[in-house]
Amino acid sequence: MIKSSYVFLHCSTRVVTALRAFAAGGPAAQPLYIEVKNRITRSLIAGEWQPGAAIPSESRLAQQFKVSVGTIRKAIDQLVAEKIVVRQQGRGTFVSIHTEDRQFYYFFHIVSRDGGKEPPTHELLSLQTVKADVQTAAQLGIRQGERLHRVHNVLKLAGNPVIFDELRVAAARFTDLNASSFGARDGTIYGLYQARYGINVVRISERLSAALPSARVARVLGVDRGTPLLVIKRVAYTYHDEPVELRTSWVNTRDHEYLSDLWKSEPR
Amino acid sequence: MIKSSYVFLHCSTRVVTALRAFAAGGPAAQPLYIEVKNRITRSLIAGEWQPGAAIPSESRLAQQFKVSVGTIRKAIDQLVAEKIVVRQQGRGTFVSIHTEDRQFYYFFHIVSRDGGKEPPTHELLSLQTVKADVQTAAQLGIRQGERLHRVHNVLKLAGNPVIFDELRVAAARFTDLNASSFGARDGTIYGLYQARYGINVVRISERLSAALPSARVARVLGVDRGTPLLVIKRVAYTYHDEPVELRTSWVNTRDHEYLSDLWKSEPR
DNA sequence: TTCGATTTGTTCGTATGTATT
DNA sequence: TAATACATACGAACAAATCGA
Repeated sequence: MIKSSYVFLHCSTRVVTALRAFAAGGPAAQPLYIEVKNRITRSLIAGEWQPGAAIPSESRLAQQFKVSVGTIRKAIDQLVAEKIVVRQQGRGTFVSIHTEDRQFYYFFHIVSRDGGKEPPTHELLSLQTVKADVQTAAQLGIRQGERLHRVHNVLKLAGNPVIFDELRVAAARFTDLNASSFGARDGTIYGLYQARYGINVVRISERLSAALPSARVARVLGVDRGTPLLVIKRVAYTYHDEPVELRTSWVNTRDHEYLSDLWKSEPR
Repeated sequence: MIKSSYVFLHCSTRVVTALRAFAAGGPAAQPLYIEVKNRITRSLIAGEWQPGAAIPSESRLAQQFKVSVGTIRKAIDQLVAEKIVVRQQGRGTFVSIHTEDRQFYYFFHIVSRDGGKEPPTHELLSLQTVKADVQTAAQLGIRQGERLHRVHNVLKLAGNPVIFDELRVAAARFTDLNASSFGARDGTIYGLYQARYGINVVRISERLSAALPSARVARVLGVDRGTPLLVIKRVAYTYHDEPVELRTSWVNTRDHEYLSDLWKSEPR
């Protein structure tokens, strides 16, 4: 049996809330750990820590921000829950990257009807630069008439074309996007955004419906025009809910389905 | 400026892990707060605290389980994340109920194309008792040939039929399920399960595809048989991932879409 | 309306366990 | 082995919301 005794002299000098409100000079009145979370997020946006790299340790951040480790912990807890960073015991806390399987499948929901998830292969069909119409501009938070890159893409599973994709991104954000950079990428498209343009997709919102294919989509997917397809309209967001990509996917659901698993706080 | 001084005599006698492993008499070796979470979940399953009722306060649970409040807090944090309970500052912690809007829309993903969520109205079409085929039995965790209730239902939004539903549940679990109890319910179907059968649906998994309607579905939804529909196959689970209901929905996506918002840890 | 008791929310700090390097 | 980093657990104090006397 191990026993130990300590004597503390604890001088509590806490007028924290008042001090914080004063320091902020504003009516903020939000919890300290939220402010800490926002400051960390701002550093992430500024590119202070690159994807895959470790952010400073909890104790170091506690010193920098002059708060307790517990408060840092609670701030990072939220970033972990939003999958913006990942923790590894004994190693550190790392900015999420899109090259890892888990991260990838978090954004890819098409699975084989018999359960298995297969690695897809991509094929670029076309890459154009067009002007944004009013609706697209509104969704991307840009002005009508600004330039867009529009990419058409086909995605094959087990060798067969299953998904026809149309991506639209603001050309201003993705300056030198071209067919070769697109084709030469190692991993996922979001991995490319992250590695080449410093844009981290951290959340997506999707709207699904059923529709018949256009002639082109039918041809690419090898189905006739009476075959019902699953249509997925996706908006991808970076930090602070800023939209960065619009994507419409047409999916042949003969052998595949869209999996929406709501939801499991993955147990350890 | 407020100042205060304290003197602690801290006698640390912690061989906690060893003690716990010994007390449990097993190879558990899992964190204390996970054990606490499981004990609370077991009480929930046992119906010890009814939906809508408060569970004991954190300090009381800490006394009962002989752990610190912080450990209770961490256990309840997880139950909150899984939406099994909800916390209210100054009031207590309550078992989730399915009559509340937020809880409802957590399981209902059909929205109008122009954004708004409308309250749906239900209409019961039929309620039969049939024998489970091998696949249905496997999915529900029962034996082939056991009795099922099969319910057909139409769901209207803004007065128009939009969704055709087929539900299947084990008759053994839902003994006296009949048309009148089904029609007389106040709120949602899961609210009925909860109030009348003590079964809490806490998670669902859905697989989506596109298909053409059968003659019956087309007739009920008022579309022709060439109209592509969104097909949703859902499994609803109660505590510990036990499946309790299978549901297939056929959705007319002319004016509505399926919203998959992945995902936002709702800010406060 | 005020006050006090109760309950969750936030913040601090310490000690120790466990994984990584 | 030692240092570092996250994980778990404990405990305390105060803030904020709620509710009944």
